[in-house]
Amino acid sequence: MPELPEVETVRRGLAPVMEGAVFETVLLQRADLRFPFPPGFVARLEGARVEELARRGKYLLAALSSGETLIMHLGMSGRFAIEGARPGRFHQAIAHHAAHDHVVFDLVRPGGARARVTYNDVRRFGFMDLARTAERERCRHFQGMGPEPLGGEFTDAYFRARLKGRRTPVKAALLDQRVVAGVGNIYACEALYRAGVSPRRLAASVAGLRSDRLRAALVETLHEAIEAGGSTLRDFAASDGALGYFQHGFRVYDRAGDPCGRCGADVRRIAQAGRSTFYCGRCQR
DNA sequence: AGCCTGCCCTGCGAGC
DNA sequence: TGCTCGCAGGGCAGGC
Repeated sequence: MPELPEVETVRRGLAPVMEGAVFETVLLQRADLRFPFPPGFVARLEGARVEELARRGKYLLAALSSGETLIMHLGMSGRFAIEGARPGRFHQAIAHHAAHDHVVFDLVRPGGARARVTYNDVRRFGFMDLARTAERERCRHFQGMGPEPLGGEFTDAYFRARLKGRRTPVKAALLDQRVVAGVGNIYACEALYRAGVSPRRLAASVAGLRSDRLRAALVETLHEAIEAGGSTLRDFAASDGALGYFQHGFRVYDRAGDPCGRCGADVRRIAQAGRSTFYCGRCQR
């Protein structure tokens, strides 16, 4: 699931619990997720304090007092659950874990309150890594990664330049993390729909004002999704502390056969580069 | 270099 | 009811 808006929502949910807290105990239920945990993973975390919880693209970054950063990627099915954010809900003594709970962080908050953050990942496409904070932008995960779509570097001029000359469908360009960070299949579809641009159009032919329109549509789509995530977060935090999935009103994603909200034509599903694309063949040109 | 396919893993819903 | 098949929001290796 997690594209930029979902990862940002997870970050906002975890930050109040993790920032300022110290890793007291880290429990790994297995030696790897998608990749092996790095050498000494547990020892390098235990005793370190989380200075800041940030996000880059679809990655969560916990900057630690040790000078390292804990890098976390949720893959397709990764999620976090929080226990003990409020008094009286946390009982460390009983270590019963749900299926696919792979990592358990037991944290001590400033003032001594404890909290537990559990990482669950059914498909294990997620992973965790450690890098020196000073060099983390140059580590293998972020080498060559494009700008944040909601940051100042993602300008009309930049986007025009990156689409120029590309002989690939524009949807593939949106999914390419080197062009822009954090966009996945859902929001690529939604942004193209919002902009009225066909996903099948070659990136090179998305130029000038059409490129600007797509860039603006992408930014608006992501902003709206983050806002929707924020409201979902309040609901989740009020119930069981689970963070991760949320769905809100997609206009075309997973709506094949439904009428387009603008023109009434059927939303279509096609395959591009091995994954589903949803779009309106009448309004998107 | 750029682009495409296949693969990692488990669960679920559709169809028979 | 129970089986099989296809598909799932990500990223990477390996091929052309």
